[in-house]
Amino acid sequence: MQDIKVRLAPSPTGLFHIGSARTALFNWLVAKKYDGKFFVRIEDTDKERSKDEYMQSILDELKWIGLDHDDVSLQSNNIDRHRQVASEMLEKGLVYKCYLSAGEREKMRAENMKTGRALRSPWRNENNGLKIPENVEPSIRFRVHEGKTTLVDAILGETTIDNSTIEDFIILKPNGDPLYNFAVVVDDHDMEISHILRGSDHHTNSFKQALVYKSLNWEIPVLVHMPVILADDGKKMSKRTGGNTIQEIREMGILPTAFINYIVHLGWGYKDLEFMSTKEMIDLFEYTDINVSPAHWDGQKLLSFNAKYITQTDDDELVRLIVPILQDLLKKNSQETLLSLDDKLFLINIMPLLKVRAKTLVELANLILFYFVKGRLDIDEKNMKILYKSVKIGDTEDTVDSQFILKNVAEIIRSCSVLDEETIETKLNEFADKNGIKMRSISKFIYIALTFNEFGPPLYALITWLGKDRILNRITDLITIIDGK
RNA sequence: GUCCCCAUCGUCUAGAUGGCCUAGGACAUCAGAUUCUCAUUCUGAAAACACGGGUUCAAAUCCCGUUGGGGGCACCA
Repeated sequence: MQDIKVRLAPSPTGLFHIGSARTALFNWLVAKKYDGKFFVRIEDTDKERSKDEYMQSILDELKWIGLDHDDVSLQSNNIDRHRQVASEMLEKGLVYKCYLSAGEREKMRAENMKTGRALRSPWRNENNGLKIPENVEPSIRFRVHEGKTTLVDAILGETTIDNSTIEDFIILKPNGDPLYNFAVVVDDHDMEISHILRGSDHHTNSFKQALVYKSLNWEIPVLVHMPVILADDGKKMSKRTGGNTIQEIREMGILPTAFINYIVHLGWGYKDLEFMSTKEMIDLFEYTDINVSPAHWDGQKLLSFNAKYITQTDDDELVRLIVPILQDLLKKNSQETLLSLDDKLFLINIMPLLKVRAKTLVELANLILFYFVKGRLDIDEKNMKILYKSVKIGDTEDTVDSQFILKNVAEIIRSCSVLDEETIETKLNEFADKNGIKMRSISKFIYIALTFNEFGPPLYALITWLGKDRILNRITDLITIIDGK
């Protein structure tokens, strides 16, 4: 097989998003599988919309999802080369100078809409009888000839369109800046790109590009147009629709491995295999196996992948990942943000009890936030209501209230000489039996007192973590809150 | 509007050369079991070949049409 060279060619006009990430992944897989090269070429020729911060986002997020590349280049560095090729094309008559004004252009396009034919500038003919306007620089348009153009695509197969539907597209703006359909061809050719994997939203562009390749007698790389990813509303996911940047994915607390594993299945699958390592992906992936039809984004499934990956991640690694999140949460709650070495060791110890309960790293951090809080966290309305519901005693009509239970629990905790799980379990159950109250009726109040939520990590373990003083403080604190209402 | 593409459970998908498909897996949903809460885990249920014509002994798989969906149609990429 020839040398495999693939590239990701994002424009730095927005934060790196899901669609680009999958394109990057599929390109990367091809490069790795065939021991080829994976290039990143930032398509920054649109100076108006390109921003450095977006370029940084592309590079940062690629790193975060673990896709290493061989080289990064800026398309704007090749502008001289683009102009040179353009002038050669001008000499050969492949392109022409067009002085069409914006108004004239729009008018023509409106008419073309009706006939279904694409724009042909009057300036394409030498003897047009038109007078070159003064002080106006021309744009350079590609001369599309009559006929049909056929594209061979690894996924879409052979497609043909009539050239009358391809307009005489501009390759160079009046200021000399190259435009996408031209620059991309020159750069891909110069970089000896062997395979172009990109979203099928580029499919019709490929016809224009094919014309450029042919006019220059250049070889067209293998085209691989993968299906677009559709959002919940069934429309294409794009930078414009929002809510789908990798930054957001990362900030949600999604693991990059889980993310990659999820998106590899957007348009591709291997038998019944759901979870696979990147090594397996590289082995099993074939770009010819990519599906034709578009895939819908399913955030729920991403979450389930993430939950699975969290349970499989080492405890110390998870602690490393949630510490910054935890510090952030503490800061938001006006708490001290410093976590000691002991705190971290403690987290590693209890992580097995925590990680099965979280779908994201943020959820994971929130699960243990109560432990690091000095005073207390806000108790939401739903949980406040629980505190005011009386509890039935056995089969009788008699009831007790939350204060009664909390006061007794406090007494029990105080009376324990040692706080170990067994003692707590025995004593709490004794109390429950004696009063004819279900254990759950007791535990929900303890949870609210200690974790500020109606549920949490296993109760008896939880009590041993917090220790006598903090438990008693939190219970008495909660009782005052109840009394105060 | 026009050009191009597509069509398997709600969603992601498996389904080479038509027979092994009374269509498999996963997420979500529902029910049950396990469990000190919440989870996890386990078991089970419901859930799809868009429709209509062909071709064939045989079609989810091939052909045509209809309908539906998506993408493109820039001095953006």
